[in-house]
Amino acid sequence: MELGLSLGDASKPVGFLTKNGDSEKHKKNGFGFFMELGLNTNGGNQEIAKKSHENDGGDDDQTSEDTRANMENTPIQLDLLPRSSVPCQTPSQIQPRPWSSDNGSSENGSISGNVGLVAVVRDLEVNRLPAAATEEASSANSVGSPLQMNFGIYVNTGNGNLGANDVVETERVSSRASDDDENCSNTRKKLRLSKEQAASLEESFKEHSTLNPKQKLALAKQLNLRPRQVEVWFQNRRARTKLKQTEVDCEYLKRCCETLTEENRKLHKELQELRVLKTSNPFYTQLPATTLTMCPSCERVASTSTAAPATTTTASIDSTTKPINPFPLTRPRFYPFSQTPPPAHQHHQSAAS
DNA sequence: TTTTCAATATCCTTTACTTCA
DNA sequence: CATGAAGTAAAGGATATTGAA
Repeated sequence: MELGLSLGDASKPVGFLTKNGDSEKHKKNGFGFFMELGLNTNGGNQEIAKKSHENDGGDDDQTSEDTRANMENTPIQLDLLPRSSVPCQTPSQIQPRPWSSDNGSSENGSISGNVGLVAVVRDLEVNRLPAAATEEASSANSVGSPLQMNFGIYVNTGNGNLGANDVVETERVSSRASDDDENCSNTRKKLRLSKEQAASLEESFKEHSTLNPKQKLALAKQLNLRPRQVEVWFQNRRARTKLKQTEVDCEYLKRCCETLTEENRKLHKELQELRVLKTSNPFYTQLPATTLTMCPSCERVASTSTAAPATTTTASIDSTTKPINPFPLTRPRFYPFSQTPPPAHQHHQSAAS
């Protein structure tokens, strides 16, 4: 049995539920919400289950997979009433829906009203039940009741068909939402990874900063995490590494700037002294000209006096000033794993020896 | 061979939660 | 105890890549 939900005018007929009727138009219009109910028979939407399994590694949400398993095609119209804005409701606080049984519990053949979803899609928000109620519903599905339910949001990807990508979107929404199963409706629960888990992830990150799907699955299984968690951890870890590198780069550029400023200051001072010298000493102009050359390899400046013997010395008008190259070829690198940096550039030292 | 498109992976930004000083 | 900062898990959108039609 398939249940369709129109997000538009509730007074309009649910003709889009028909297999080849307006439903296609709705799907072509962009996105929508569907809710499927099915009796626990052998029929069903195996394709969706299969796809979701492949997409998420298969370990994500057994309940959602179970509920997806069997569907029937008899349409039922449901009114989805807007939930109050109270962010967190306990099951007892949730008002029974018109279709719910009187005691709010699920019974064979009846539709439980305490089932909802929270998923924000664009500006659409539908309700989602706190964990207890969700578990109640899922347990009813898996144990006590043959009634199966499937929720999802389909997003048209533009080809006019509710294809595989749309199903993936559906799964993604439910997958991410499944993290909140143990929490109140609108708040996501943030789980702290244990030290062992973090250490294992760190170890793995040392070996490779990205994971292929196989590695992801293996690691998730080993650490008893969902593949998505492993994936997110690696994303955040890469971001942290990049941030560290940015900080190192920033610090390096800052030092370069300071060095250049200091060098500039010294040169200005030197120029002032030379000007004073020039005015006070007329023989100053007879000093030999000096050309500056730069070593292309290490980018150090060397001066060669045309009148002086053919010796190359490091550029310095003031002999006490050491040559400073604020931009060596190798910029500092953040080594996250205590790696030893490559040996420093030795061009000049080795050339001089 | 080129183009188009869907599927997938990764990156980036932001949010929300936790911990600690 | 309250509070702000720092760290980080997670959400969601943007973008890049890849393979098939």
